Amino acid sequence: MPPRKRADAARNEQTLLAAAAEVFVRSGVDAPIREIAAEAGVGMGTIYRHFPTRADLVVAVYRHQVEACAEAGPELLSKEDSPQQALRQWVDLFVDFLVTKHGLANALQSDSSGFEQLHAYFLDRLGPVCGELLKASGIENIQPYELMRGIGNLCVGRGDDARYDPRRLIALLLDGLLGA
Amino acid sequence: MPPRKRADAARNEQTLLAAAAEVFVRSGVDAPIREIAAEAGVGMGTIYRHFPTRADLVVAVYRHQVEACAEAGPELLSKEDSPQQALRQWVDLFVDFLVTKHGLANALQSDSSGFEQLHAYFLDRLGPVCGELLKASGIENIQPYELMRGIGNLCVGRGDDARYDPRRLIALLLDGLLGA
DNA sequence: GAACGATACGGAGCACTGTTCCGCTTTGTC
DNA sequence: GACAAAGCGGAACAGTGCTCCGTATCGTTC
Repeated sequence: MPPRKRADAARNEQTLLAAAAEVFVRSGVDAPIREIAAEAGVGMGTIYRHFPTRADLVVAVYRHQVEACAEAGPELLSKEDSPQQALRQWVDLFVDFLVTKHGLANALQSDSSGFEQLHAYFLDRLGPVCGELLKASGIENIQPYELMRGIGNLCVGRGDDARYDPRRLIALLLDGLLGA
Repeated sequence: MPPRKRADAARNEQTLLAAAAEVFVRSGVDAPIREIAAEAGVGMGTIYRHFPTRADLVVAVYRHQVEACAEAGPELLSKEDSPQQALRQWVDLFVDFLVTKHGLANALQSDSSGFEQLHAYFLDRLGPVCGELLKASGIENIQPYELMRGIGNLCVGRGDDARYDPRRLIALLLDGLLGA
């Protein structure tokens, strides 16, 4: 059995997941390792010890994000002023997360079965959460899967095109759904 | 109108297209520019003058390959001992070509309309050629499009997996078609 | 709380790649 | 043959992935 992790190692792992997620959103999943290391305030060696390949890191961030996104749903519902506002904020998190998700396909070119497994996990975990937010917001004319997939599709393509801002379109979609 | 090209420039362009095609098959479309330059026996500057971006080069090779593949059909039919042998050799060329084709999608991320245009050209040009080879080989239970697409699908995914050899499967497919 | 492996960290250093730039060579023309 | 224009080659620079090992920190034992 593996020996227990040292406290600083465990801490760094969490720091790295958060930093990598942030950098992925800002610079894409192909961001230089150096940038992630700098964001996390650690050396490059530390990243390579925790995540030997880029795919390892992307997968770990992916799982971490799915989990965070899932937990954020109920939390936002209880914290925000209205369910509608909670939904909007949740969708914003979800879009951040999609950056990682899309990068995953490239990072995992050699192992597509692993990708499908993660994708199934993603749907199982987030579908119900999204469903709760929709129900609380009084939206009944769309299924969670359809909304998530629609948002996902709006986000495909390169992010460096100033003429196309997925978030703007998604906001409009929500306006439509919420009858704003 | 543009002035006529110098003879050496025109020669180099052809040399580069052939060299790049070869290197793409051997090392993938992400092969270092240096490797292509070495294969062609020219300097790197020459490549950049002819093809400012990697996408330019890949597109040019693509068109060149489609043309070569199309011309090879009738030629193989008249040269090889049997139509069946011509078909097998043609399919082999076709598979080489698919490496470039798959790389194209990545190289052209920003310009998907250009991709579809090229794809249409590809189908128009090669479909009939493939049809001729099939007819000459006495195969009537499959359409050119279906065969080409099947071969294409067998080739998706990274080439660096020793456990999966598309050419082996394609050979088996042809065995089945030809009743060997 | 001191001492001491074991564990983890940081970042310099190396290898490799894309891209530019400019002195030199080849070509076409007169 | 002479001369400009066009083209060529590859050194040089900048950015990146990845390794390696001296140093720092942690957890344990007394």
